[in-house]
Amino acid sequence: MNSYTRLRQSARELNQDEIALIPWLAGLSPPEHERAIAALVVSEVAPGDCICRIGRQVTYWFGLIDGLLKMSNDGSSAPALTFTGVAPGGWFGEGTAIKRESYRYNVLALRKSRVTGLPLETFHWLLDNSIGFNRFIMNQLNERLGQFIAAREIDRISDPDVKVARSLANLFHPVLFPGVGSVLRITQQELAYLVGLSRQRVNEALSQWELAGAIRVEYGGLRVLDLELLRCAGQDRVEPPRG
DNA sequence: TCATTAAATTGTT
DNA sequence: AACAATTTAATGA
Repeated sequence: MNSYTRLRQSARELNQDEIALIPWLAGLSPPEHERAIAALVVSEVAPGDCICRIGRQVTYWFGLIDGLLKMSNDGSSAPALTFTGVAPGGWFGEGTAIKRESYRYNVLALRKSRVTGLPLETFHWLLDNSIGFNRFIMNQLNERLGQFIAAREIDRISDPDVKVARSLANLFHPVLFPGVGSVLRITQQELAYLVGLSRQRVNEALSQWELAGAIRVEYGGLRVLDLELLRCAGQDRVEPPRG
């Protein structure tokens, strides 16, 4: 069928809007830019699909174009622990890619997503040749360190309202996930999977934060009105709306 | 373009 | 976990 062919082609190519969403391209020289674009591959993944599995050898540095992913440990031995979500515009696996190791975590799709990958060979070529690229990676590693520390703290939080708020703040991280504007397309079910709470509890938490003026709940997603309120939730002065 | 129907998502118990 | 209410997406005239 030619509709199948069209679908395949559109799935394999990036349009201009999507290319503009790749944050590290901006710091590249024209020849570097050209080489990077030529090397990028795109694929569609279905909900539940694994982008990378623990122990698998790394072949690409991955970026999320559209959709929603989550990074977690293996649920087989220990209880499943979600590290963090990956929102559009986010790139991950650079640490593993640099060391040419195998993955220490799973990344799977929470819904139908478009993922793009930079082959390891090109990744290392850019590391060896592009100062702009190195600058981006360095910043990325630094930001991610902060994010993982935050994730650790979130795990210890007992108050579900606060937990939801902090997880949301992480997803709206402007440096790690530049593709997320003021609206994040995420269903309450997906958010529940991400933070490890029931959907109805997440629903209640979202209602509370809407009441507090931090977010606006919309169908199939939500809009952030006050990111600082979410980020500082549970800290000294700022009380969750519940009290 | 509009009306109808199915599917997805939400709000509640 | 189950239910009804609401919103979106799909379909066909």
